[in-house]
Amino acid sequence: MEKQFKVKALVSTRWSNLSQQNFIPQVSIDCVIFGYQNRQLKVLIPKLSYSGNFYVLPSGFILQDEDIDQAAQRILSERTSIDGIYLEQFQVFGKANRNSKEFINLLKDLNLEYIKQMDISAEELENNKDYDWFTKRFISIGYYALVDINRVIPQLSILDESIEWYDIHELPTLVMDHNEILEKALKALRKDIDEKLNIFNLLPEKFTIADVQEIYETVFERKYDRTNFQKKILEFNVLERLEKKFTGAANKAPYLYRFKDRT
Amino acid sequence: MEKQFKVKALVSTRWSNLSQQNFIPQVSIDCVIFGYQNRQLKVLIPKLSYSGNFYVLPSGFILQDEDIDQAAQRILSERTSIDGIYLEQFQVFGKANRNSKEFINLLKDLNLEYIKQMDISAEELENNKDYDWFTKRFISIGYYALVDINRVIPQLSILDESIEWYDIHELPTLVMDHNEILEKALKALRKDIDEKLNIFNLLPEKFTIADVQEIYETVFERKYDRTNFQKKILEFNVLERLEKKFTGAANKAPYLYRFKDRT
DNA sequence: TCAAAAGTGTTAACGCTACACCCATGT
DNA sequence: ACATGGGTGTAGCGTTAACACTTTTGA
Repeated sequence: MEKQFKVKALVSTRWSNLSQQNFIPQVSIDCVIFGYQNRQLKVLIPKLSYSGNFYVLPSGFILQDEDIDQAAQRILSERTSIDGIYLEQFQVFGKANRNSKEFINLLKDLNLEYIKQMDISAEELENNKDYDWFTKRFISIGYYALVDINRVIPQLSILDESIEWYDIHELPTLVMDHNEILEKALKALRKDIDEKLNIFNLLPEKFTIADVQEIYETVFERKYDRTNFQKKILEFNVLERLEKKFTGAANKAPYLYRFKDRT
Repeated sequence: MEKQFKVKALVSTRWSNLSQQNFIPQVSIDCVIFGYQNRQLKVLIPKLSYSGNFYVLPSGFILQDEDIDQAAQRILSERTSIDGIYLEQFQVFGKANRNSKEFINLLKDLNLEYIKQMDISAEELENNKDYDWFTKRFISIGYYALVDINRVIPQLSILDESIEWYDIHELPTLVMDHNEILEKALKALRKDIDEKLNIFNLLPEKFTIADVQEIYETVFERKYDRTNFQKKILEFNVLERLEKKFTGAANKAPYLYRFKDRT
């Protein structure tokens, strides 16, 4: 019942809007949304509400009057329900065989029984302008985002059955080349960290040096010497020391820090 | 006379093909082609054969059945007459106001007298499908290329009056955001060098360490200690020592090296 | 007073820089 | 023999890594 509604949504609501809405054709934006929790680097991944276990990266298209960075922000806001997200464009994926036709047809085949029950025939579906629009070869701009996982309230799109955080070591198989895109995003993140000092975007506003070290160790999958790490981070001169953080534990309270706005 | 022909070419030959040819709409590729000569880092820049001193980056579009890397290769081959060029995709430029309408209209205004002499009226021009195609907002994928300047035979496109190497410190003003793209390409190059070890692509097959040092000093605009530089480069372990290079000069002959194919 | 974790200081190891030295080449 | 530029070795310096020591906190 629920599923039937969603298939209909895929066919009529969404697809029949695509070619009418003022999107740039054949270009999409794919987002790798990183969050951090409990010594795990996580990625936010929706699962489509169709038979076949289709996992995808949160994606979208670019409006004609929209900067690509704005488009990425919009797509991210829709999925996370927060604004002003930190993001980096990291690569364009443009293989000639990069189209969703295969994936869409597989999805269609696996969901034929639902489609049959609807007022749209398989032929109608295939002749649909939006089917054509959507199954063309696509160039995809990859963005990665860093968010404070506690501020995110994951939002289902009309096509989703679920949207969840996955540890980067326990990722499901994603459609098309989305696993490769994710891998490239992770490499780009690792490369950027010390230069862009962007890792703090994974943390809440106030944090301890130990929190930062935890993230570094998770992202780079290695240990750091506590005392040297402290010095390294503070020597970046981008943190502002605040009050102490009293946890109730029987040990010295660490200082809290905040990322300095270097304007 | 010559110029008149070229304006016609712009309007009829080129534009009237664009919407027919099977290109991906609203996406272009802009190439920053770096060469090295005489202690100068140079970029290959065409000048359009119209009144108004329009300098551009070598650009092109992507065929429907073509990888974006292939498209960049094709565009580069057309301009340099060599194949298998080293290139790196470095950034996508996608501001919403990124269209060539302003530039095309300026070009048109400055060349009205020629247009009048042709069998195409200004209205016809403006109603041309390809005018519409070409003046839409474009997303541009930036590539930089590294070539052995001695192997390049610069090729004029049908729109060009000239195509020449410019020292990066004596660049003309380019149309649209092409100066910004070039600047970003240079930054990407500097960042990539030690990781990708790609600088050797600016040299002929065989070269001395002194040649490499010259390029480093030019690109990074600083001096390096000769003996330490030698060690640093050799410790990359990517060079193969060949025969000595006898120049006829009254000094010890340096070794020639070749970039190892690390397969 | 003790355990646990934070913060600071000190020494050792390493890599990079500066430069002395020797080598090859042609006049 | 000598001037010129190439190639190698080494001592000094600064940076990073390892770890000892002190401080704070609550039980």
